[in-house]
Amino acid sequence: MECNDNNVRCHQCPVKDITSFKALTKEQLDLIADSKTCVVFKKGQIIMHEGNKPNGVYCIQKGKCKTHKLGIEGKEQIIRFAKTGDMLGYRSILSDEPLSASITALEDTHACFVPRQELFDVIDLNSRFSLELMKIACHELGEAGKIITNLAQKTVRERLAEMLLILEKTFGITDEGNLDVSLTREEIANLVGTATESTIRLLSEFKEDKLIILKGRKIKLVNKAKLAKIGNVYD
Amino acid sequence: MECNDNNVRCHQCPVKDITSFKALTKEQLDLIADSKTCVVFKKGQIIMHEGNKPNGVYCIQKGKCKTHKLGIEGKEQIIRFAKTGDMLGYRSILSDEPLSASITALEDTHACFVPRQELFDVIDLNSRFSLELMKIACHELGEAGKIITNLAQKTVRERLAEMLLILEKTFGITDEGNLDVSLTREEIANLVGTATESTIRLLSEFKEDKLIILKGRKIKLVNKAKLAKIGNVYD
DNA sequence: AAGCTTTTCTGACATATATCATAAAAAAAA
DNA sequence: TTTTTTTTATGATATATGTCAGAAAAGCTT
Repeated sequence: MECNDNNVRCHQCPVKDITSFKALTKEQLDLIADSKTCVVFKKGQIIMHEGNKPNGVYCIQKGKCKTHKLGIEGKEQIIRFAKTGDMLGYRSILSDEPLSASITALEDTHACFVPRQELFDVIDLNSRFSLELMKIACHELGEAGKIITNLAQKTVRERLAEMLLILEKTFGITDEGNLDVSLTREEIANLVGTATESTIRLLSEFKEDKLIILKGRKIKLVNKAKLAKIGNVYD
Repeated sequence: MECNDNNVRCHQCPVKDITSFKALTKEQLDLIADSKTCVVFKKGQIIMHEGNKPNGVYCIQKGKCKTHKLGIEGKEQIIRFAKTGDMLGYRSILSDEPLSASITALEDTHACFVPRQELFDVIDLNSRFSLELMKIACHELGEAGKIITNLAQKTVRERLAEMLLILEKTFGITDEGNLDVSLTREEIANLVGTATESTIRLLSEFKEDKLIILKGRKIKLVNKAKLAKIGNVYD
């Protein structure tokens, strides 16, 4: 799964500017560039495995991933998504803990592997880079608090409506106006925290009520105002 | 609410060694010591207010706090707790976002206020300190993932059983063997993500089944193995 | 101690959602 | 293509938990 992006130096990487690496100097970027390797993960491939200790992080060049945890009786819980410009595995590396969740490619994904040591080297050299990492972790922590509150207080119906809006915000839409991410009903259920059957039923309801258009796994949001109302979304 | 701990220098502070500040040199600690002010919050007092932008962090000298978010129709969701040695408000400061949650003292709480600027100054001076902060944020992020999975997949009964065990782990027990934290049934409900009445009923059930002993707000866990089994806790 | 407020408790009832079962459709593999 | 597997869909049913209402108890205040 090696890939030919390997000879692209980090300082000329188009993705760099939307990552924490933008805080690095040319010199520091070269440290990363010298140690990184670029890889491609096929759709469905597990990139990192819950419980393992990764020896570096991945920086996504292009692609979409899901971060998911094993729950009761092996049921998958999707915690968050990652896409172009996101870093994978940093939580585990920076907390020096095993991976708290697995990461799986939702589509073919190109990523650069940056070894642990070089990551710590640039943290040591550049406090602005450190701050960027903290910013990401702390932002995610705030997002997690929102998710916790929603799971604790909203109904499945509310959460599903909200999640559709979040998916559009996160991944955007295709030329045809569909959510630019392909998820099975089961994955949506594992994201919303409900049974697959409930997700199917509620999506059908939303379709009946003309809030969304369903074509297999393609979902188009046609009445976002109503979805926001159903989902108690104010922002 | 000023307090006379103000003349204690950080380098001789007994709490320092269990905080990120342990990574600082004597010189760097003096920067903090020169700018810090020590305050006391009475039980029930709001220390930080959701939506505000704090101009520094608090380091808890002694006390217990809850971090809570406003949810649907003003219902409180308790996200996590903080106790001696924990830092308050760092998430907001480091992500440069408004407070995603309020923080309220569960008992009289002594804390040192460290201004934003001096915090960033030592981050800039000491990468080990930065790493300690990242470690905390990333650890919390992992914990949040567990909570999300539990909320999404466990029943209220399971979550309550698990929460009792978590409370004992977090706060320890008093001389009489009770949980060393006093929470109303409503607060427990807002923590578990359920209705107050359900919490009351389930606690009574656990009492009937001789898993816990209840005396007002005093809770003693007497059959932790069974609680762990009910709560699907494996660790 | 008396009075007031908040919290805890209990019952009755409604319902959203999980679970189980089975069929149809779609996707993947051969 | 055909076959096999996976996913989607729908019905029937059970139940955990939310909601509403009112009483008892506990905690605070004066």
